[in-house]
Amino acid sequence: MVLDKMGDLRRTDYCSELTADRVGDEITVAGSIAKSRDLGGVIFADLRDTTGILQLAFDDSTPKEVFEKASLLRSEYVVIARGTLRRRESVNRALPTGEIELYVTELRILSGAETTPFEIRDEIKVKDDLRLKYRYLDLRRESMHRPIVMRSKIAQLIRNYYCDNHFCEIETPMLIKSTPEGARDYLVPSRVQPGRFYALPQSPQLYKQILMLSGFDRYFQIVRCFRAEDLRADRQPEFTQVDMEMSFADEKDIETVNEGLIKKLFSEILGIEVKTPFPRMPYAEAMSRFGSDKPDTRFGLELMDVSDTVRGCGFGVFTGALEAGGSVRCINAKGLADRLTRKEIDKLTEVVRTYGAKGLAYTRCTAENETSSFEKFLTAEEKAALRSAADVETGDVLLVVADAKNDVVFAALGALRLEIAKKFGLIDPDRFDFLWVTDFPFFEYSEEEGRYMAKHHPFTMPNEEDLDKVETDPANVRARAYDMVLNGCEVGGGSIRINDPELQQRMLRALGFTEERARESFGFLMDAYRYGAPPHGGMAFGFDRLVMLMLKKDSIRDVIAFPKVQNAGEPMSGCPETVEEKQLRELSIALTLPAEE
RNA sequence: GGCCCGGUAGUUCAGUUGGUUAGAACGCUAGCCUGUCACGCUAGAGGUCGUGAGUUCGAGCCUCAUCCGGGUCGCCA
Repeated sequence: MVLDKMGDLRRTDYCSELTADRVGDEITVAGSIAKSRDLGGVIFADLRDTTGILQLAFDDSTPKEVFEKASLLRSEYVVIARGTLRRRESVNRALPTGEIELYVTELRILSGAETTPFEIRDEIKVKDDLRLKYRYLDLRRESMHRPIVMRSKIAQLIRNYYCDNHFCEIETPMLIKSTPEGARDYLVPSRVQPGRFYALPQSPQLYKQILMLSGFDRYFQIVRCFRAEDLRADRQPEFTQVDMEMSFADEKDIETVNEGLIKKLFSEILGIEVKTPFPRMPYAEAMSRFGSDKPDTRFGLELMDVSDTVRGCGFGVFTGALEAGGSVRCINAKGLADRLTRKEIDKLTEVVRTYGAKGLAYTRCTAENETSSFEKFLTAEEKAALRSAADVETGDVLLVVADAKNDVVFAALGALRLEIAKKFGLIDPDRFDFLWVTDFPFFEYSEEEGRYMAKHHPFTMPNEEDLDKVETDPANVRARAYDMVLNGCEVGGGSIRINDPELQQRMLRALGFTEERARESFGFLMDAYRYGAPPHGGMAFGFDRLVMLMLKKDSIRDVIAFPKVQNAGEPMSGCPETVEEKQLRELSIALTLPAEE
């Protein structure tokens, strides 16, 4: 097939932007053939561009050479076509441009196309690995294409919003110093300084604080960040943050600015009016009511602490957990007894086991009978007390987890709550529930490290009222940190930063940093704070996650043009890949791989 | 690092207790067809059953290993 050149033809309009009031106009469109239908004497072809679809029409009054060319059209051929916009003889209600079509007088085939490995249609199911290998084809599909376009619109609104509010967009380095705390770093070897490494940023944290010390006052950046950890449906090794920081601000100021951003995004993108200010909930309350520091508040099934009710009862699992310093907590699945069968309960038991719970105790009260895995160990009074405490009535299922570790109880019941809500459709998919989770613990004990570590990061301002506990009772020191939670997902988080070098040193000491190690890691930051530091704080949004939630996608991959897969590779290009010996030598790197068989 | 799920025409799937020539739909190719839009009709091509080893007279099916993909726990200051 001989291909045409564009010649003097240039696009005048995008497909989906054309409407019936343009009928009669001379129009030129360009794109790919989504589908052609050759009926013999008349040919239709759906032309797809980045905005959508417009039907091209050819019939017996079409110039002969144009009609013949139209009969050659196959899926994914790239064309440019000029013609007259006209009304269709029969309307397609399913298509935004279903009332109109382009009656083509000039057609140029700019590229042919081999048969694609899968059809470029939304309805078709294709395995993920194939879609990812041919990502460029997958991205042609409307349902994959649109989120990427929307992502761009959202990014633009974010920039406008912050700029309108005196924020300055500043780029921070991608090649930075590796920091000891936190996630694993992606390392980049230096050629010029053999044996030394840069890290890719997990976030611009230190730089944005320094920018406050540089007098920029309000900073933001839409920035790529990297964490060399395992992937999840909502976690990629490289991801995008909306990062912001502001001076002369406390929690309220930062929350207000960012609530305003969310309000604007939801209004302009989704036409949804979000109520502000968002509710605030202390961490301790989120854990005790929802078993999670990012509670989904769109449904009930809240946790209840029945430790005191069952203390000293006849069931060893409960008393054992309590004696070991743990707790006994439960969820009452109200009215679900008929649907939550014994078999379903067994499945839920598997769910709580993955979070470390030993088992799931239950009492199921249907109208016909009552079954329980543990009530036989209780006296009549104990049983009555528990049922009363948990408000158990006919039709309910009481699910109880007991463990020596409160974290396990919370994690298990928090997950159980979500599982039940999903399984029984208790979540309204049209709701967007925002809240701030506040008063996080400053310290978190790491079993692995055998010491306390910063739950947020070491530069977070501790709560003033808790300062006297820093050395004596670190577990109860709260941080001036806050997370923005949407529908059970952490979409952003931040904190007020320490701007007093003495307090900073004290916190680093409490975190187990020696003077030397603190200096080595953060010396430049601590120095910077000695020359006058305004009070400041900020936060960062997970941009991919926010876009995913706004567009109701299940995976972060659906809003990233070229995502990584579970092994952190990228199937289309095939990275990561081995490199030549020469490259390694230049970097003074010797590999110590396990010998191959 | 652990656990769970999946891999059969180009695609999505079916494939009986292990048994003759591995099927269907869509897509593709060719022909016909003047208003389709999941166009229609007719015909045709298309398979190392992810890969390797094993058990067996015989493996798409059983066993082991391995690769690829998905979910998840750990991990993610």
